[in-house]
Amino acid sequence: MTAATPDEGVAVPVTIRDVARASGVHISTVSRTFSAPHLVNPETRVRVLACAEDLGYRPNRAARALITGRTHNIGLIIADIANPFFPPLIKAAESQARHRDYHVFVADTNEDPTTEEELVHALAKQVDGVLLCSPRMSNSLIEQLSREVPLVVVNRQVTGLPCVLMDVGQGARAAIEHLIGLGHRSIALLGGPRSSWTNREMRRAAGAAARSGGAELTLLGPNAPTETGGAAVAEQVRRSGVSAVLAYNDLMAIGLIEGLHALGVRVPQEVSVVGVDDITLSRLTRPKLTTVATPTGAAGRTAVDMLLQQDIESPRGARAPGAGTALGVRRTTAQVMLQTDLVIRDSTGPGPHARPVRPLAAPLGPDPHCPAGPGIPTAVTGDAVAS
Amino acid sequence: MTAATPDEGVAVPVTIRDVARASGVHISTVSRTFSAPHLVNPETRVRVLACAEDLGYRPNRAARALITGRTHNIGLIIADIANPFFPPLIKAAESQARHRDYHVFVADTNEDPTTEEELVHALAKQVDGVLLCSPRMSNSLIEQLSREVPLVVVNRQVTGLPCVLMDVGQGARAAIEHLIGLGHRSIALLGGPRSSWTNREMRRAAGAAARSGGAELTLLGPNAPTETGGAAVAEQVRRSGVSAVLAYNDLMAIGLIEGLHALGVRVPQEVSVVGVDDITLSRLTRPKLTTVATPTGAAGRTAVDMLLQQDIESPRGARAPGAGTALGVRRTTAQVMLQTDLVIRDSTGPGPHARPVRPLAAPLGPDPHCPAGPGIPTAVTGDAVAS
DNA sequence: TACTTCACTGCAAACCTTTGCAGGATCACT
DNA sequence: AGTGATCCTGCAAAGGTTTGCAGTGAAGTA
Repeated sequence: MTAATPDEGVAVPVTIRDVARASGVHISTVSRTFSAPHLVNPETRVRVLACAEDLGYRPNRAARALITGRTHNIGLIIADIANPFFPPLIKAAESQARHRDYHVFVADTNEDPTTEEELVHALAKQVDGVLLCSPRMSNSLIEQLSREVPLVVVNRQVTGLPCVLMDVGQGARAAIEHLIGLGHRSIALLGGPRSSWTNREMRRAAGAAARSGGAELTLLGPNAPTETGGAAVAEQVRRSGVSAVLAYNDLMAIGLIEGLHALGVRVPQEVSVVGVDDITLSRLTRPKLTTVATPTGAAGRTAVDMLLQQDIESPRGARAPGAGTALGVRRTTAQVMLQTDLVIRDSTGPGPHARPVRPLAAPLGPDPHCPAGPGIPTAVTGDAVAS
Repeated sequence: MTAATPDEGVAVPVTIRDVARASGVHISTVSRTFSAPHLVNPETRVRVLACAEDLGYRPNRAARALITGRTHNIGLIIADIANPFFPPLIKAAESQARHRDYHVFVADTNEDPTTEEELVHALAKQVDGVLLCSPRMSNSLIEQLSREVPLVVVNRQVTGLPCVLMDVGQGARAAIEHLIGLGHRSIALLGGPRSSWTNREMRRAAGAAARSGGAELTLLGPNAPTETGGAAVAEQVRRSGVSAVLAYNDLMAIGLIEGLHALGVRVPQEVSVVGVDDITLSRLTRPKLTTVATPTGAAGRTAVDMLLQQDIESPRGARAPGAGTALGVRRTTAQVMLQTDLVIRDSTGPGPHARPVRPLAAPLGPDPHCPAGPGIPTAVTGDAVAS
């Protein structure tokens, strides 16, 4: 049946030519059967498809890429795969890409801008585009690289480039308002990496929300966006005398809670803590973490879509016969902002200025494991909102 | 300097021909400069390299793949990227591959055997080999697929195929012995997916260890290898009356602890829990999890090495002019077993039969957050031990 | 019938690189 | 000077596919 001798270790490569021979047509007809089915007679088509199936033919993507200029691969550059924020994004992007018949190269930069740049270069020629997730490079470098290969940037705003953003500003505002509503007036913001767009955005929004709510916001940072980074500032948080903290991300928040716990500071009784990301972990720690849920899966899907859409417009390299440049709209520079949602769990509680409106607020016994917090988890929506 | 007009959005593809023209040599010389530098005059070489650098030339891997038959890509098929067990493996594999000038396609199967098979098929022609991590397919299917594309299997034993295994048997034994040493005589084993090699291996080793230690082992399962799966059996665990549990993995262990906590059962005072994997998370929960550390990073690296080594032997498809089959040793079928280590943290404590040798064992106050457990984390070794 | 249209298929060039072979130059040695 | 070896380079075929163009036959129109 197949061309391979049954017990041979290595499969014999079956090409378009074998299929053509088997089905008695020219190779170009076979080619069209796959890449332009409407151009071939239905009868012929089924015959060719049958032969192809029979022989186990699969188009050689390298050969196809060579002539079409499209590899059907996309690159996904991630700051740190081990950071639980990213796997859902990777998973969603991979799945979305696969449905569009694309494959995803995943590469990890270890949070290093230089590695990041090298990776884009290395990937440039063998992918149709690259997704840059939480890049640490400078804006100008990103722009420069975007001339080498189509880019979509996630978690960062680069003018002139398609970006997928999560509205952490809104999330930070909601978090601060939530804390103020609980009676906190002195709040700290644990900053993340300096070069992070998210970081700036949070600072801006949290600052505004605090001002308009009559609370004081203390900035602590920058810090490493990890559990260790969070634990390291616990002492500083205690000294600062704040009653609530908004952390750059969940890992830091969890680290901070650990650190505070080691110092004998109870969460949320003495200090409330809010994280960002809603990683799986945040549901598993004790107390369960109040956090700003970011739609990472939606971000991955959206980014893939934007990349592919942009690719479709410029079918090949610059080999248009006429003026190479005048191809009309070359890049869609749309920026998509995804909604975030505050998920209230157990790491936030009443602050010093809480109005004892209702006599509820059970004084929270010595066991912090079963706090009677409000705990109304808002649904996480990941709908894209084009801006 | 470069051939691209500066403000053009799309980079002009610069080929080997451009470099040849610029440096005044034939394209074959340029080719050799990159793929066989020792065959070209040093002077010529530097000139060519300079021109290439100048023009920003990068070899077209599709064209190269077309003629050499090697794509310099490898596929990495993962049961569930979101499972924190995998990211360190992915990270290590990607890094190792990159150092060998390979790129890694990552694909997620959602624990579905059918998707798994499809992915291998889809990847077969565009990679030089595939890493199968914790596959859920049948052995026979895996063997069959291995005829289509070189395979390395991780976390599973398939005769005739190169495998990277982690010695969970030894880990399970150590865990059971640890528990018996603490005075537990009635222990439950929370099983994972039925088709999992790890699962069978653990059952075998744990059973043997329990027998020889005079303890009774209750099997509970199979269960989903997730936090939810663990939480779901909490009630069952309580009813079974065991004083200690060894879970299939950390996620299940953590879920179980949560579930027990919800039932008012304290860990480790009433029930000790041991996990497997030592995911980052296990250090962050309270109580911190005692677990069998598996060298996932080493597994990723080793798997890549084994795949590449195997690839090197059979340089192309079966197109040797003579007898296609008699190519000598075709596949190395080495199986590598990596060591595991028991990391003792806070989720295990004295059992009903504990000998109060020393009066230590501080009666563990109402606050389970600061248990004075033994907590001597063994170093995680990831040395490969060929079998 | 003659002509046009249409649907389908074949032909051959092109994509970019690698590589076996052969030619040319240089050099050492006899 | 002749011989052979060595080193470097050029030539050209090959790899699997796509695609513009041309050709075929049949159907439709005048």
